[in-house]
Order: sequence, then structure tokens, then C-alpha cells
Amino acid sequence: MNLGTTKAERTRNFIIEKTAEIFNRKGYAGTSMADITEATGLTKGSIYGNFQNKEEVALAVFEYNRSLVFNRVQAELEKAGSYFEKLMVYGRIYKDVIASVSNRGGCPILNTAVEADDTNIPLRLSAAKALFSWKKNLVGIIEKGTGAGEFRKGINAEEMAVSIIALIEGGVMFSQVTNDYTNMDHVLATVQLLVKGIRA
Amino acid sequence: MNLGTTKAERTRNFIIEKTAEIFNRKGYAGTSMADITEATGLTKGSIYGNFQNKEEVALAVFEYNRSLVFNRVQAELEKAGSYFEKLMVYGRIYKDVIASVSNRGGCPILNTAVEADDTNIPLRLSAAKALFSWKKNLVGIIEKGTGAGEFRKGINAEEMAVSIIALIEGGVMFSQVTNDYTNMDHVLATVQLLVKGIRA
DNA sequence: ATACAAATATACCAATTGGTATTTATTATT
DNA sequence: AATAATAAATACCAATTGGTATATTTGTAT
Repeated sequence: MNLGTTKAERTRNFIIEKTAEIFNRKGYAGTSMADITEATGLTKGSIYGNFQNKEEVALAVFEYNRSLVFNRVQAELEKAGSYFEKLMVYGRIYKDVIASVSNRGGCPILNTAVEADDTNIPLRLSAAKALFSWKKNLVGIIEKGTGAGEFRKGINAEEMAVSIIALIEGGVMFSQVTNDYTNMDHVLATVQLLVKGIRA
Repeated sequence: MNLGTTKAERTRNFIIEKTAEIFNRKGYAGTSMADITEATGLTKGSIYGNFQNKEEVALAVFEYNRSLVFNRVQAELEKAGSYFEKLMVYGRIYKDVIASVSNRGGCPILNTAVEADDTNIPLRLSAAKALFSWKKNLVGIIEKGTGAGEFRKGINAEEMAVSIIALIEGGVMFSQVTNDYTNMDHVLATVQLLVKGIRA
């Protein structure tokens, strides 16, 4: 026993970490079992000893990639002193967050959502769940901010939340495919504009 | 000779039309030559007689799918009587436009951009070119509208253009993966808000 | 009708795909 | 140290992948 983790658990995590970037770059259909064995240095026997199939690896990898981004944002959110500041976090730090994932294939939620919405139900549901949770998080901030008198009453929190997410994800797509990150600056400026626009 | 088109040209178009939806749904990596022969009823010999390889089919299909959306938007833009109205077209009719492509796998620009940014240079360039052209179109409308006194001076046209595109594409992604098109309503409301916000 | 070119079908290829049954090696327990 | 259980490697599988060389059909001009 090592640090409370079994060998299998450690190998599982090892596989996830080593293939996280590949899945995010090439997608589910584009990543082969050969890619996985090559990246890990393990054999098929080992991979299939720890995962049922390729899909199960992909699902675990998505969860890992999503948490990488989520944890960074969450750390910044906790530092923010007001609900207004929390919303501004999205318009401020997402450039760095995205920069850190952009050389790993971009935003995992975007990638998975776009690929899986027509081809893979479990992956699609994972991506949808991540977006729901993100939206819920934002709606919560806006509602609490309204309750605290920071934002005007009568704001459509859902509309605001979905628009912030759409701006960020659309901006990531634009920046990644054109390889021009001033596009990310543009959408983040608009996020800030929107957030300032709902202040009481 | 038939209507100025050779048999090869007609077959080429036939292949493009019959496989357009498949490529948009399953992506480049996810679509096989077997998918193409099945959808067209033709054999590999015929496909490879009209296209060099799968990539060339994908490129032609992307151009076809892109033009389907583009033509619809363009028709609406021409009806608009002012530059303000033209910008509002994006916030108004995109719901219908997207609805019409949503049961065909979503927005081809988004799909191609997200898949190809890491895996296929020609496809990536095609998607980037489409986004450039869209942005340029929007910037032109904003600048002309400013010149005509419809919009305030000093507006950052690039920022506005990129944000409108990001909202729409992010909204498509969100709506498609959650299968909830009120999300599209939300982002389009924000597009309208932004456009109204720059009026003189 | 015939000859010719263009277009499509047939039959094949090596390489790769995801996956499995079995053997071997590695741990941990007594 | 011997044993049992776990983990990983080996060797294989049928099916599918993108692609090609060749044969056959189709259309067209004379």
C-alpha cells in the first residue's frame, strides 16, 4: 500500500495524465489505442486491465482536463472580495487560464461538447453536465450579488451566465483556430463590459 | 453536355451534397470512406475518381456547408434597411439559421474549427478563413454604420464583431450539447443588447 | 453503328482499428 | 520463503481503415 492508493489506482491516474493532452488535441475518434500505449509506455493488456474500453479512458480524461481548468478558476474566485469581483474574475483571468490550456489543445469542455454532441452520448452528457455546473455557479454569483445590493434587481441571471460562457468558449474557438489571441482579449473586454453594465 | 456541367462535376456535387451532413455530424476523423460510399450509393472507385482523397472531400463539403449558412444570412442582410438593422439581423434570425443546421450537426464553422485546429492544417485554414471573412463583414457594417451616423464614434469594431461571433458560436455549442435552445435565445438577446448599446 | 474517352465498378492491398484470452511478472500476505 | 492475488505483457483476433490498379461500363462525337 502506498499513500492509500493501490497500484491499479496509480496506474489509472498515470494513464489519465499521460493521455490527457492527446485526447484534448485529437478528440475521441482521433485518438487510438496505439496513441494511448505509446504515450504511457504501457501495453494494451495494462490499459484494458484498468479501463473497460477506450470510451472509459476518454470519460476519465475529460473529467481530469475539466478539473484542471476548474481548479484554477475556483482558486481565483475564492480570492475575490465581492460578487462583482467574482464575475470580473472571468473577464480577467480567463486569458491566462486559456493560454495555459491552449498549448494542450484548447478548452476540454468546448472540444468534447462539439465532438460528442452527435457521436457519443456519455461524453456528450459529461460535457453538458460541466456546462450546467458552470452556468449554475455563475447564476449563483449573480443572484447573491443582487441580494447583496451589488447588482441591479431584475437582471436576467441565466441570460448573463450563458452569455459569459458563450463569449469565453466562442473566443477560445476563434483564438485557437486563427492562432490570434487578441480575439480572446476582445471577448473578455465584452465580458467586463457586460458585468459592469449590471452594477447597481 | 447537360446544363453546362460535365458528368464528373455533377457526380462531384452529388457526393458533396450526400455527405455534407455526415461530415458535419461525425467530423473528419469520424467519417470513413465507407460512410461516403454508403451515403452516395457509389463505389470507392467513383469517389476516388472525383476526389484525390478523403481530405479533399472534407474540404469541399466544408465549403458547401459553410455556404448554406452564409447564403441564408446574406439574404437577410440584404433586406435590412440600415446598418443597425443589419447588425440586428444577427441577433434576430440566427436562431432560425441555427435551428435549420442544428439537426444537421450544428454550425460547420464551429465543428471544423474545433476539430481541425490541432489535427488538419488545410481544414483549419478553411475554418479560419471563414471566420476572418465573417469578422470582416461585421467590421464593415459597423464602420459604415458609424460613418452614416448610426453608431457612436470610437466604437471598437473588431471587439464588437468578434464578440458577436463568439456569442453566436458559443451559444450554438451550448444549445447543441444541452439540447436546450433557450440558451440560443439568451446569447441572441445579449447580441441585441450590445448592438443597441453602440447606437448614436 | 463504331470508336474513343470519360466515368464508374471490381477486386484487391497493407496497415491499423478496438478488443480479448492467456501467459508472465510483480506485489502483498502469511 | 511460499503462496495467493493482483497487475502487466504477449500474442493474437476479426473487422475496418484509406487507398490503388485494373477491368468494365457509360456517354459522346464521328
